[in-house]
Amino acid sequence: MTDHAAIEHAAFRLFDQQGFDHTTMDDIARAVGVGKRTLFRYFPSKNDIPWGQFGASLDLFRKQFAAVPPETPLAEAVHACVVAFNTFDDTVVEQHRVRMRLILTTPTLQAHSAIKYEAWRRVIAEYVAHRLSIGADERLPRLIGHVSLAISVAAYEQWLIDPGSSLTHLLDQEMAGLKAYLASR
Amino acid sequence: MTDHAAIEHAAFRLFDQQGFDHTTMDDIARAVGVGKRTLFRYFPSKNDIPWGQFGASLDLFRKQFAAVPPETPLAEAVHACVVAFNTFDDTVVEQHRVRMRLILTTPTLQAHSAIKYEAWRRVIAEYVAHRLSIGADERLPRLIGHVSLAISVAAYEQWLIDPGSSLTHLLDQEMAGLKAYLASR
DNA sequence: TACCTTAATGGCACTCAGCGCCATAAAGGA
DNA sequence: TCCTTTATGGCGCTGAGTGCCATTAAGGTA
Repeated sequence: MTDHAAIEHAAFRLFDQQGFDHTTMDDIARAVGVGKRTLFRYFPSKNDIPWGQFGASLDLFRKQFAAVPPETPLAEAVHACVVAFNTFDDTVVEQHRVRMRLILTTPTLQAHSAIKYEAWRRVIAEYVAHRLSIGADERLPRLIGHVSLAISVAAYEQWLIDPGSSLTHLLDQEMAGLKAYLASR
Repeated sequence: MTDHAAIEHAAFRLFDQQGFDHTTMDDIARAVGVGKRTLFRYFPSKNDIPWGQFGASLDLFRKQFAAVPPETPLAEAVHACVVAFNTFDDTVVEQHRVRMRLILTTPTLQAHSAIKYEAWRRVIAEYVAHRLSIGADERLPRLIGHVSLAISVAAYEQWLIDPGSSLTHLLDQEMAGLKAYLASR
């Protein structure tokens, strides 16, 4: 009766109690009541556990883009989808904050994030490429993926600092801050 | 008579021959003619070997910023220093390309890059913070660090694709591409 | 009911990064 | 010559991650 949610739950409890680095896969396996070998069948690595079902949320991300009217200005479309991607129900927003705090404050996980971010950037690059009728490996699609990520991570960092802040509002603010910065003389 | 350069040289040869993941620290130690334990005294981890003396180059990066006239527009100053940081002599540019290709195409190293990038972003954040008379942990300094990194990585990716391209020219192009993207309606 | 197939499980042994500890050798200074 | 510092590297350990294989549960068929 093992499933991802049960593993995640037990793991997050241990990460909170002992810290990520001081929690072994054997610890988690024991807490879930399962063999270590089984854990590695549900999550390809220890670093993937905090990310939960990130791959599934990328599918939703793609659907957001698919639903954008084609006449929407490109930058506006991308920003709106990034905001939508980071919009969470009140019932899960605190759990999301715990998850992201763990990921963004644990060096091991910050490093692993690069792999996850790459897939996220790819979704954006593919949309931009589609809109411009070019390949997703072209210069501009990749650039927009990188810059959108930069804005998002900056917003997340601020979100973790200000407990009362709104993530979507912060995304707007970071975007506005970037525009002002580039326009400044 | 062991030094960083000798280790790097032997390691790069092996990485080229066998791939990064299939080269063990024991392999490198044997090639250098030194104990594995000694390798870990020169480089804190296997992942740090491809980065060479990155920390030292960050000191130069800081000096670039210190030499900028205070009346230079902020965005212009940052971009100029990023370009300067990525300006290499013709005699070392090909070695730099090998290094960056390894880092940017090996998943293990892409992940580790996050740690290195953080220190690089910090240099930018500190300069922006200084110019604005605020803290380096404030929103805008961190944002500019992230966005500058996004532009740089995008330029590097393109640089690896186009063998004849100029890295500094690509940095200008990515910056121009971003401005055009954000200004588009 | 007996039989067969398939998927999930988990134990075992192995590789490799990385660290703590300690012994040794070389170098340099008084 | 003695003492101290520094570089070295061996040894053994922890922990992530993998391949292999045996066991068990589940589901379908004759």
